[in-house]
Amino acid sequence: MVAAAEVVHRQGVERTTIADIARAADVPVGNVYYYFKSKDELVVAALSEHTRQLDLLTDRLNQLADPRERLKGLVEAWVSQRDVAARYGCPTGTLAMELDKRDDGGLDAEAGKVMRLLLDWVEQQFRELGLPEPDGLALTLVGAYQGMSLLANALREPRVMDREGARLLAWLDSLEVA
Amino acid sequence: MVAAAEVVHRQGVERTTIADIARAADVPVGNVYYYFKSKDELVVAALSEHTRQLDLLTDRLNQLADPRERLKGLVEAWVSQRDVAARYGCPTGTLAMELDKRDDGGLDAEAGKVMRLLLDWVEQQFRELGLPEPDGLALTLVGAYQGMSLLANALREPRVMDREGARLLAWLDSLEVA
DNA sequence: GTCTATAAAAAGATAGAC
DNA sequence: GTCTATCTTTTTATAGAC
Repeated sequence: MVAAAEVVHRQGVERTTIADIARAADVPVGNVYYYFKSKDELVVAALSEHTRQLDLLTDRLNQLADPRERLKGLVEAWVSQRDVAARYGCPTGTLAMELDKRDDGGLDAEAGKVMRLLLDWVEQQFRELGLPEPDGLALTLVGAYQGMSLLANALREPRVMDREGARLLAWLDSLEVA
Repeated sequence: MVAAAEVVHRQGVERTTIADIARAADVPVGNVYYYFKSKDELVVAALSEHTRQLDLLTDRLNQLADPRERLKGLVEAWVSQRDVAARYGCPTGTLAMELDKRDDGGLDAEAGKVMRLLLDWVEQQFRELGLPEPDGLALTLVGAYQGMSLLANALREPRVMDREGARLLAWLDSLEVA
């Protein structure tokens, strides 16, 4: 399953065939359909895998006492993934974009939920810092991450992540608590 | 051709069949292959269409005397497209993401070039304003646009574009010239 | 140049042996 | 539960009449 999520991230949903998944998991094609009734079910599973990864990260960051340090830890986690982001984009962002193009019944909304999960966690940190409009700040921070990932990917330039990451860290430090 | 680019934007490259294009242009399928040797050629043409649209916009903005006003005009143009952005994402950004997933010979690099075109124009405006690190500022502005488009799309929430657009306008106003 | 019909390939899905 | 073989559908692409 972890392997499947990685292949989907690399190749995209539409270009990933069941045969690709089978090869990655080192099982025959027919076997895949024993675990997943359809390709759509497999995509849902890949999405769950991203949710799980996000939960692991936020659980780890929640150990930190200062909300500001949690947010800075988040940015550092993003930057540490600069090479994979430059090569394949943000996993959640690329998946959300692709699922949006599908006319299947509500699978696209599922991707939005993962993004919401991230936004909500970030908003909570800003709220704990006592800053005004924590939801707006969350949009700005997560939006900046999605944007820098896309640019790093389009330009094939991992350093975009370093540069924008440093700017975000400085920005977080500059915010005055109430 | 304009119709083709729109369909590709709405459905994505992979999910757009030649039949879809033919229907949009109101011609039979076989006809499409008279104008484009392959689907890849058609994608290249769609990309050129985006470049053309970008040229039209920057030409118009170049009429403005003040570089800062040009940049604000750019942001306003983005926000004015909020509904289409919330529904289908930024045309250039979504296309760049999708083409990146393909292993075709260098088609993905073409998408990067369109993004570069936009970044270069924005950087030039910051440069004319006499601001330090105009390339970094361009990354921040264009990245913010890509990010807000992706979030508006993932959340199906056009108001994200209004909110972040207003923030970007205020940011542009706040930058002190040398 | 335009259209219809059809070939060729790829991918999703299933049947059934083991 | 696992694997092979195969069916079905979809889509790209072409051949050839008009």
